[in-house]
Amino acid sequence: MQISSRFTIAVHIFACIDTFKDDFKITSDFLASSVDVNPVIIRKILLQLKSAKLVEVQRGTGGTSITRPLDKITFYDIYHAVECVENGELFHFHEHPNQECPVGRNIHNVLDSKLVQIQTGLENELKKITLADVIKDTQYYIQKEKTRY
Amino acid sequence: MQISSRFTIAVHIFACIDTFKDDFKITSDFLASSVDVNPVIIRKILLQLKSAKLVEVQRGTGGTSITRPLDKITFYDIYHAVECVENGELFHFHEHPNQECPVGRNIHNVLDSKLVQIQTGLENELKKITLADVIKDTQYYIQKEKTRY
DNA sequence: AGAGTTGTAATAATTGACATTACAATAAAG
DNA sequence: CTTTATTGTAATGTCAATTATTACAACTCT
Repeated sequence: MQISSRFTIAVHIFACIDTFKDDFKITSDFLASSVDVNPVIIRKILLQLKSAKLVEVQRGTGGTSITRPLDKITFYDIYHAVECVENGELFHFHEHPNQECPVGRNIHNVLDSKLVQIQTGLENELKKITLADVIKDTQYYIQKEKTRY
Repeated sequence: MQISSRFTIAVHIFACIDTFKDDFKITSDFLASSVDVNPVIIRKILLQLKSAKLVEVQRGTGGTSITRPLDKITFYDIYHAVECVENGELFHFHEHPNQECPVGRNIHNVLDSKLVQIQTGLENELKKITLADVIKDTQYYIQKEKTRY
């Protein structure tokens, strides 16, 4: 099972907000057009990002802005905000290993810490990347398009 | 979205095979009882592990064995064998970012390498853990139960 | 030949993802 | 204060993946 596209959509949203903040009002329709999903999907993701205090959304009048400096928002913050995994657990453990079996009743003892270790490996990488990295690269690629002659 | 329980089930299967190989014939029914899932689920996972040449399964007569030394089978081998993610890609990318939008047409340029870096973080942790670690701990916990007095 | 087991297909229930329509609540602007 | 644009949210639908389950042909040993 893959991690929900909510994550890449959320990063895309941040890239749009920062790139277009001076030229357009950032509405859910505007974002939906760039990402190419339904505006309601965008609004739900924005609600999650708002709950995590990563963005502010103006009700009624519309408009979205980022609440923190870009280098203070990591991929982990976003990943966490859009709830890509249940209960924060990356791995789905089979529910009822047989307690009558020596292996079945100890499999959690054996595996749990190892699964945490693996999940931490993922999360550490997520923490290394910030929106500042995303915006820097976005601007680079947009600039590169303009200098094509 | 969580990683399918096929992964933890597969590890559980290996722990059972090694623990009970001298005392029982390892059939899909035997494994299904310890894991507490349907025997057909076990057989499908065994087929995937067989395709990856991690186990051998005796048709007709029944019985399953591990093909390699335990320290030569990593969690990554198992994870890969049971196809926990589509096309080997951990992240589901939104399908059609708008090519008319400067951000939309560059979001892949910006994100792809970062997503690979994160996925590699996960896979590196998976590669660090082997079945030898699992069996060592399993035997420790089973032994610990016996010495309770 | 009989018994036990695997490989495999078919079917179903459940869940999450994402799409879509609709509309009340909100806030600015005329 | 009404109009207008937009957000928040509910309701509904479609699709795909997971897991369960039944059934049975193919296989291998006794």
